[in-house]
Amino acid sequence: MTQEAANRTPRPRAPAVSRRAVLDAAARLVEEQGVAGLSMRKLAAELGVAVTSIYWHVGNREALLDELVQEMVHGLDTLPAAGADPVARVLSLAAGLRRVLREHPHLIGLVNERGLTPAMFLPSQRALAAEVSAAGLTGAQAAEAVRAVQYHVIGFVVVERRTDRSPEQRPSAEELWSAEPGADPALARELATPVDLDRLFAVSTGALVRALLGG
Amino acid sequence: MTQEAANRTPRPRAPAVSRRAVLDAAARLVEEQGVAGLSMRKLAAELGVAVTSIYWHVGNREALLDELVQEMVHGLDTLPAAGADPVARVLSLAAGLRRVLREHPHLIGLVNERGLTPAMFLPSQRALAAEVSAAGLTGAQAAEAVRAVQYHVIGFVVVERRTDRSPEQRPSAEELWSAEPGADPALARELATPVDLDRLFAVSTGALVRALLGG
DNA sequence: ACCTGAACACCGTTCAAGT
DNA sequence: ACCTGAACACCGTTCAAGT
Repeated sequence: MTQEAANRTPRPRAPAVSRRAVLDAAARLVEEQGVAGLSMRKLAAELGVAVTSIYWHVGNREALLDELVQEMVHGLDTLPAAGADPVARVLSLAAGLRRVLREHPHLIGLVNERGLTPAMFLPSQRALAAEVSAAGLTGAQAAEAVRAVQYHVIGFVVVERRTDRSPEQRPSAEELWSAEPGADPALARELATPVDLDRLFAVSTGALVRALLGG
Repeated sequence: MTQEAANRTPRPRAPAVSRRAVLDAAARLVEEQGVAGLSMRKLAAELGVAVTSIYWHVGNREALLDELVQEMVHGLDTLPAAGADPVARVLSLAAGLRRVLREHPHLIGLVNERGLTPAMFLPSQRALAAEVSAAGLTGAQAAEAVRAVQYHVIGFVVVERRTDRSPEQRPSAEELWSAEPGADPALARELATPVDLDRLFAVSTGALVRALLGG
């Protein structure tokens, strides 16, 4: 082919994608397939564009994930507290926090890895602080109560996320306990039963909050 | 080169590595660089062997990680409980559990992902069950107390693992709170201070256990 | 301003072939 | 029984070159 012929057939060029479009497509990929399912090449294919275009818009994969996480954190609204007394109101905050966390199963791990947990939970921390103050706690004791509730709720959700996702547990706690000699048989029977996570959350959080607030 | 010449220079062959050697090298790699740092090719290079030999010994990467996790779970000894009353003994169990978990920062996440948490914590669950029974709880209530303590401790460690690892938090809870108007200034000042994780663990676990066991 | 392909240095995995 | 290289289908990223 001569130089002129090459010049007359210009390289085909896809329409420009926006940074927004890249972020949205990436968010959808993560939602559907988890973080490991997000590859720059898949993303480019999805958008009908060369891989390298993605780099122009978002820098690189790490920066992309950073941005996704950042947006999720900003999207979290302050949770409303409901109930007559501080204990009830803190418990409703805790339940709301758990609900929100469960709605973003893939991103919460990322938030944690990126050290954005404090920013993510500032709104709920503020609300918790108000209730703890209303309950009469002050200073260091109040701060510990606020943090204790936060760590408890976040930790619970992270752990329960696995409990209900991994389909096949080998061996299950149930099997392990039914083969257990000695010990209180009634307790062993209970521990050989699948966990009721909603109930466990309510019981443990209730106990913790009442103890901390002296309800 | 003729056929005969090719036959006279045999392909060099590294001495056989054992499955054990593969597992040990893998464990060291994970320890040093985290799970993402474990690649089949690095592992082979480390052992002075072709990549494909690794596959003969351990199947594939997933199976390798499974095996590592399995071994760590089996390596966990039953924790000793110390203290005069059930509350003190449960708290010493909780502290021991936390200590062990912190010693295996890379593997604990894997254990969780693989749904091995129940197997991993059966020994501590047994010990907790004994103490909870000694405190006078039975049946469903006792089972809930056992599980509440376990979820609390595991969750706390998972969350704190990030808190102290991520070097640069942007923005930090401290910055966020010092820019906060209104609210109890003493409480705000406290929340603007870095967390004392040992103290927070002691306070929250203490409150939870006392509430559950009625100490 | 934004898209392009070529290229580099990585991956995990399978396979047929060696010894 | 166990090691080998070739090959495949993936990665993330950089670069110079287009329009």
